Amino acid sequence: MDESTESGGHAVTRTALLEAAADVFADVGFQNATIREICQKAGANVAAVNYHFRDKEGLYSEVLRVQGRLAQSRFPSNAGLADDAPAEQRLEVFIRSFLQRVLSEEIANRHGRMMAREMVEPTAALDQLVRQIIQPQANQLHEIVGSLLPAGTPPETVRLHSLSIVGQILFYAHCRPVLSRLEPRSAYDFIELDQLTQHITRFSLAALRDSSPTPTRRRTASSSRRPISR
Amino acid sequence: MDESTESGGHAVTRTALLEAAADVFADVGFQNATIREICQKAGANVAAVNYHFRDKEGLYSEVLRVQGRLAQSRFPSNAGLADDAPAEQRLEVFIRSFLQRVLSEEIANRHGRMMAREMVEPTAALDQLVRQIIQPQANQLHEIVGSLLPAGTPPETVRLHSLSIVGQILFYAHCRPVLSRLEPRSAYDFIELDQLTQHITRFSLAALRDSSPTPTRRRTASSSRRPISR
Amino acid sequence: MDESTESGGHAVTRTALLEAAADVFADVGFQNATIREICQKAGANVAAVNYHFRDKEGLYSEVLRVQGRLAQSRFPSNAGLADDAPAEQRLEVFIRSFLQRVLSEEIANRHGRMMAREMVEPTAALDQLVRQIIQPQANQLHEIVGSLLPAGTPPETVRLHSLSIVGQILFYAHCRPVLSRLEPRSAYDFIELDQLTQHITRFSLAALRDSSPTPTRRRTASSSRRPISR
Amino acid sequence: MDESTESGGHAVTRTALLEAAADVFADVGFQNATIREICQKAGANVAAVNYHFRDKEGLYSEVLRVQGRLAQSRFPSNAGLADDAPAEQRLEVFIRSFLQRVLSEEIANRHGRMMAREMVEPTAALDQLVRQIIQPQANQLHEIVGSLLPAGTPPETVRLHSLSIVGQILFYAHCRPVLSRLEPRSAYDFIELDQLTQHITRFSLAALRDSSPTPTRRRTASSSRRPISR
DNA sequence: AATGAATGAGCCTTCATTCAT
DNA sequence: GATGAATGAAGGCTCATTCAT
Repeated sequence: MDESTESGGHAVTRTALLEAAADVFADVGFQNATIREICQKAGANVAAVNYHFRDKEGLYSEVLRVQGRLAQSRFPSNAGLADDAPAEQRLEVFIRSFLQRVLSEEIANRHGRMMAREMVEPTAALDQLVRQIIQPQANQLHEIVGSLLPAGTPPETVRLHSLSIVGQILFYAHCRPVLSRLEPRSAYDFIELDQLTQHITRFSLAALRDSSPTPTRRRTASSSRRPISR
Repeated sequence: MDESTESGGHAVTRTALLEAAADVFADVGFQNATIREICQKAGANVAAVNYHFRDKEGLYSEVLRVQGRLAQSRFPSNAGLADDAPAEQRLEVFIRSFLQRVLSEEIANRHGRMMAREMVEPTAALDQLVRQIIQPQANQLHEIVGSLLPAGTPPETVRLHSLSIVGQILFYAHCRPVLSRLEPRSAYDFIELDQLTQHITRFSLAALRDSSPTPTRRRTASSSRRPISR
Repeated sequence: MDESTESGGHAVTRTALLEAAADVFADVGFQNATIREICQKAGANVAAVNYHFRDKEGLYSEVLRVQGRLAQSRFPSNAGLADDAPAEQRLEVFIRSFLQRVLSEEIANRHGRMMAREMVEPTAALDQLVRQIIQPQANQLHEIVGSLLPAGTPPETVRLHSLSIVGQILFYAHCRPVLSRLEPRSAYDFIELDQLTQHITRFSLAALRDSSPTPTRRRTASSSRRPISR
Repeated sequence: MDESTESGGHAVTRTALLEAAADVFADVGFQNATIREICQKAGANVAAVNYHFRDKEGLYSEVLRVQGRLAQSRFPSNAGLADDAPAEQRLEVFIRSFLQRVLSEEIANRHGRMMAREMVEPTAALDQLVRQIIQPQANQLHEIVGSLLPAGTPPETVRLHSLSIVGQILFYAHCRPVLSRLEPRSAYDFIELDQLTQHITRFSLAALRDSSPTPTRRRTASSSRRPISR
């Protein structure tokens, strides 16, 4: 909260490290990134990371924090939206900004790429990330979905629907390597953000409209019960 | 006796290595896995991997192949289904078996975890994987979805719908670490396979029924065009 | 003396190993050769070398022995020469056959290449080699040179002259890599055996004719005394 | 202080590594040398080589460079020689200094032993070596020999004579192990530098004086044409 | 405040060899 | 008589980290 504000000491090296590290971490992930490459890109000494951030992990979590704030301010989930906008519209905006955060190849999107990795190969930083970034977004989506479902829909059903929406979006973030290999010359390669937003929004709205709540099955002996946690 | 397929010779070490490697690779991924740990778990010498599989990578790709066949034979995508079963039913069976392959915590599911990793951090093995495992399933789903959409629906639209379905499923495979951290005491932790199957099937069928094809938007200045490929 | 004569047992593997090993040792030397490559070339098992020859070194020394006999019978140092041929002619024949043994790229010359290596990087086999192959040739040359020098020339002088001749010859065996890099497009690349024989013979004969014996210097304080042995 | 040329920083480890490596490389060659032994002799960590020289090969090539300069400055090929000294004298000095570089058992002679190895089992460093060390000396010798032969002698003949001289010298560098095994108690073991210089000089001068150029033979069917290049 | 130098653990791989059959 | 399987030692290299300045 106070060391990222370039407090006055010429922490130019520190800033360069954060910048370079964001690039490298986003490109190859935490494990595959090497301190040497980061320092070289930052024009700093090998020992700089340990000096400024104590650890490779310390650097990583700081990068995540900084990039998180950056991304949030860049693709707000309710961009240009009146507070009383209809839920359908709020859903579309939510989906679009989510896709942007997740798909954008721009330099500013390193956060999206890092989060995708965190989800598959969590580090110690994931806890904090869930609390500060993911949870609020989940709540926001729950609220939207809840208001699109019939009043009285049980919260568990609201959640399932929300996850179905999120799943459609994150798919494009996580499975790019597969998509580019499936019929590589086809339309998969170039999908417009707008088209994708339209599709997922329509698909989801149609599903929500037609929703008869998935019954919470009474657990019977035959219905296998599966933990999702690790 | 089942997975030692072609060798015939009683290469007990070879089998033990495949078993141990499947565990380790599924747990920590290709990069983070060490040959030493695998060999130790298999009760074999470090050089055994080189002897039987030439390489760490050779071992990995063989594990992927074996586990792939295992998973496929264990949760076939058309289990107990008449050839002329209605598309709705075929979709449900597809979804359920996919979820099983992906979510099962049983010993047999190491394949699901390895594939999830491949999608995020591809190795050289992904190409083969796409060709042998993923492509056929994609075709199967396309066929089902195609027959649920109005005749004449453009293939690109069929694909988008298919991906929306796959996305919902894979979400639970890729994002478990996040799910277990979001309200860890809630229902997220334990979701029944049956309930999940029901939900995704209903959600998707509703969306498909109500489908008006997503228009391929004319590109305007404002509609940013984003490549999804790497 | 008895195991190399294919004694009757179908030691076909043994022979194949000797053949393959000769190739490999001549190409890359003892250290760089790997048992695996040799066995593969011979179509034999990895354990075959240890079984038949006890050791990598055992194989090597046997190869050297066999190839030695082969080379000797192929390029005899007194080919087609009357016993009473003049010394000049005997020298020319000696030089020519030596060059042949040493320079020939033919398959039969693996011995020459192996000996060149032995001289620079001796193994335990060198002792035997010196005794059986080199010493006799040295004696032969000494005899020739002795009869070309004035009677009464001290043996040490005879030896020095002999070594000067041998040095000229072996130079082309040991320094090929350098020669091919010095003006690689020049005449160095293709030197005829005949031309080389002529040159070295004439050069040496001229030197011998004009020989005033190198005086064995009385050792003074200033003349540094240098051991040549290792 | 002398060989740490360009760094300036007091890289004591770096120097120690170069020193130890020179010893080990000269003793056992590039392939057989182990980084571990070198580092142990230098009192350094295994990773030191990687840090200072990037590679085993990087270390080797640097050692070669440093030792080359050392040898050259220690035994210059024209020591105490007037520019207009007669060719005979220049030849003697050339031969003596060459022998010194090659035979000296002193600590400074590791270069000679390394070069002998390079010639037989070249590494990537040989190209550079030829360009920087060998080529200039070859030119120098050509010049001397050329002025000792009749005007108009074809360059190819000059080269052959030069090689005959070099061969006599290098023989003592390459074949020490053999020499020490041939009549080990005889004079071979201890040959004085002066005596050797005298012998080779006289031998060669006599040959040069009497030179009738080796005719470039017309190729006949019987004269086998052999490439010397690899 | 920052760095060049140095460290030690650990990685994958290769090799000659031996064992059980 | 011969082999496929397995071994253990060692090798080069990379990495995050620490030390002395």
